[in-house]
Amino acid sequence: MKLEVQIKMNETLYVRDPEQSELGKNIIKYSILLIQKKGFEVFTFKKLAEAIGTTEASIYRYFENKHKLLVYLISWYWGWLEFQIIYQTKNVQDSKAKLKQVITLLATTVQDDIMTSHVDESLLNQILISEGCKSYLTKHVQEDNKQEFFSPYKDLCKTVGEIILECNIQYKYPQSLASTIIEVAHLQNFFLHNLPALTDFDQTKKEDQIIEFLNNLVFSSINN
Amino acid sequence: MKLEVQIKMNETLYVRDPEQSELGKNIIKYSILLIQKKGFEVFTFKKLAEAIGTTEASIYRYFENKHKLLVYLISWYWGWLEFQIIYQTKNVQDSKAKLKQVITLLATTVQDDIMTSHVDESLLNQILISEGCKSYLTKHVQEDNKQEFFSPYKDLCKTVGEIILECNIQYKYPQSLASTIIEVAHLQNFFLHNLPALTDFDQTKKEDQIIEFLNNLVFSSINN
DNA sequence: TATAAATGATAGTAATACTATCATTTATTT
DNA sequence: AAATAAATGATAGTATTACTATCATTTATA
Repeated sequence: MKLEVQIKMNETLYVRDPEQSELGKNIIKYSILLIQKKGFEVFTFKKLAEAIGTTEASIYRYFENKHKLLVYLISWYWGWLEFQIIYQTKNVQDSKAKLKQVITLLATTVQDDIMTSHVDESLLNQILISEGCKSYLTKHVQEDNKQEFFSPYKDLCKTVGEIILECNIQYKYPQSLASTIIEVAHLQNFFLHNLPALTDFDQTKKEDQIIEFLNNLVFSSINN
Repeated sequence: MKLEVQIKMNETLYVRDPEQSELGKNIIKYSILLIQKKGFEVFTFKKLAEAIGTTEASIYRYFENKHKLLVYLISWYWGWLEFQIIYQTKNVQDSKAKLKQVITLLATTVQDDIMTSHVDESLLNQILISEGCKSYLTKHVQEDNKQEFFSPYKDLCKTVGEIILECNIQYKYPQSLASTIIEVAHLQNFFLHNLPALTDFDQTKKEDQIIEFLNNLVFSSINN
């Protein structure tokens, strides 16, 4: 039996649910490939249609515009990541070990998850690093927020924030620290690979150093 | 006598130096106004031309495209901010007091500096918060980096990194911590105003809480 | 006053971001 | 198995964006 994990998505993000058809799944699959390869600014529905072998009009039947498609992909990733975090820390009793595990999950280059055949999580992780913040850094964040576009992100931060509080119930900034860990994990990864002068890392050991840096940052401040 | 501060800019960022003419200064002034008001994605050279009362073609005589104009504005701000940091901390002897002062400068909503008549630093600061990372989150970062587009940012991080090392010469991640402070100051500010669930702050006390959060984060980790 | 440099006015092109229409294929219901 | 509905394909069209080019006019400098 073939198992498939499905992430429940906000219905206002799409016109037609892409999980329910072959074309829809191809839109997800090829948009991940194209956005990762060419960057979000250069990515267009026309290029996506050509890559899939369909027409622009057909893409518009699934997504209103490329921004909503980006938000969809990113939400999907946050949903998937929260599942990973809950699943991979459920037997960890020690709160600090749990938080350490979470930091590792947030900062590690992900492997493709075979449970989700049309989504390559490793590519999606790279999209998160380079394009993630573009999903909310717009003039229409607040309307998007009202439509719950960022719930998966907020839920994830809440989960991480709760684990932080488990470590130290006195800590004053669990939400800010949670969002900081997530964003800094991505930023330092981007800097490491593209603007290394902004970091203290060398290209060889890669993510391990980011994890060390984050552990140092997080555990010194919550133990303080 | 009227004093004017000039920030020396990378010449590859522009076609014609905007500081050298009235039209050029208007391009800077109105692009700051428009980008802040409408957001970078919606901003176009045509709209900018209309706002100034000139033509699209004339704008292109100063900047190749809107991305380079954005990088120009952001570089200008980093240059100006580094000047502020050096100027405002030059008499501070205690390293920790100096770093605290730097964090405050990085996280505070800036006042318009009358020394630079055509640049409203307060608006530019808001552009930095919402659009800053778009200057480097592109597929062409590395070429841009080779052309020294990000030198003012790197210089600022280096300056901040050196102050961090003054506090604790043993600290392993001065550059990463410097870039983290800068980016987190902006991110938490954006979240506070747009996605408050991602922070622990209330709208009333504003920036003070971000400064407290950053101080806690930074000083616990470098004292560790 | 002559000359060069900067700007304005206008036109044009290819690409982007859509919307609309109708024919055809594929799936579902009776 | 036929009838009906839903999804997709093919094609066309529009407004806007992101430019480039040309030539006339204004403004600055030699």
